[in-house]
Amino acid sequence: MGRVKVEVKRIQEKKRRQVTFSKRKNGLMKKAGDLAVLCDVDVALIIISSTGLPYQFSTAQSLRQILDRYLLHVEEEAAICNIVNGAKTHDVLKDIGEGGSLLEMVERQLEDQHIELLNITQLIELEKQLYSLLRETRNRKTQVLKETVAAKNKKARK
Amino acid sequence: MGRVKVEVKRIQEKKRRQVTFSKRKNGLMKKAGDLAVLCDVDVALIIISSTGLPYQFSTAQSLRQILDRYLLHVEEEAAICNIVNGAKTHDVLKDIGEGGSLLEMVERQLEDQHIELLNITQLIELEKQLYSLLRETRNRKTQVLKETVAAKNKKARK
DNA sequence: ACCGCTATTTATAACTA
DNA sequence: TTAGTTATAAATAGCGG
Repeated sequence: MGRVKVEVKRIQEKKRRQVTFSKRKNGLMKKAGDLAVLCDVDVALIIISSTGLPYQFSTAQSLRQILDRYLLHVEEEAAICNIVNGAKTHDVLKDIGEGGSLLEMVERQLEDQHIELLNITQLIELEKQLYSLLRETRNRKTQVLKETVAAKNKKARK
Repeated sequence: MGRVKVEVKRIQEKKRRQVTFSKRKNGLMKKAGDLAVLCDVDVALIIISSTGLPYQFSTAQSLRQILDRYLLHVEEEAAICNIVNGAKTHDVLKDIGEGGSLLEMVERQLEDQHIELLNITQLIELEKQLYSLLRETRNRKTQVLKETVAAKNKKARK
């Protein structure tokens, strides 16, 4: 929808590609917002530019909310699939534990009060705890990576 | 862009809303795909209908890849923010551990080989383990919920 | 890189079957 | 109800600042 018809394929000229990206990104986000309002639905949109910069749009307070709902759904499907295929929670847990890891101890602890025997409240609590721990681990990993890069740069400047 | 100009607000008539949802959802996904190809970027789009059904579009093999990249970026920002604010990883970990939980043991184990002292390889391994464990916990939670619902239905039929 | 302009293309609201 | 058709609104490509 412009002066000429454009083929849907990667735009070669960098400048034209950048301009088109900016314009269409805005258009897409506007349309996402319109859809959400008109049809009373939740929408999450993530665009990651070629430089790795993320742009996001989301109707909920946090994009996380939508992602969590989506992931929950996906995991429900996976769970159903597991049940159908006869895969046992126990087997999966054992697989995770194998391979001699830092977390062997943790695995052993969990084996005692087996995950299958936990009630729903306990499971929710366990999920929360693991999620926090995971986030913290990721943060720490990022920090270590940053420090490594910083150290390298310092060395390079010498 | 139709016979008449429409205001951007919730469509009252259910049928019209449904039709518009279907049409605009398709349009939005097409545009998302065009943007990705034309500008060589990654796009993830999640739409959750009012009935809770999720629809998704994504350029990567798995939407997860884009989400992970996005979340990584967000968590990097958070990590920087933490560093700026002087919050210590240790404090956060301690907060997580407080509240007398199922995971107290795990926390204690981790305290010994403190998370701050782990090297990058170990952190990556720990992350993987926690992620698997989290997924498993969520699956199990879903399963328990399903069983609960099934049991209720059975009871109700009597 | 970002505006405004406008000729055109594209999306779609209402309609139709 | 789910697809096509059509008249019209909306998005946007190229261009000039």
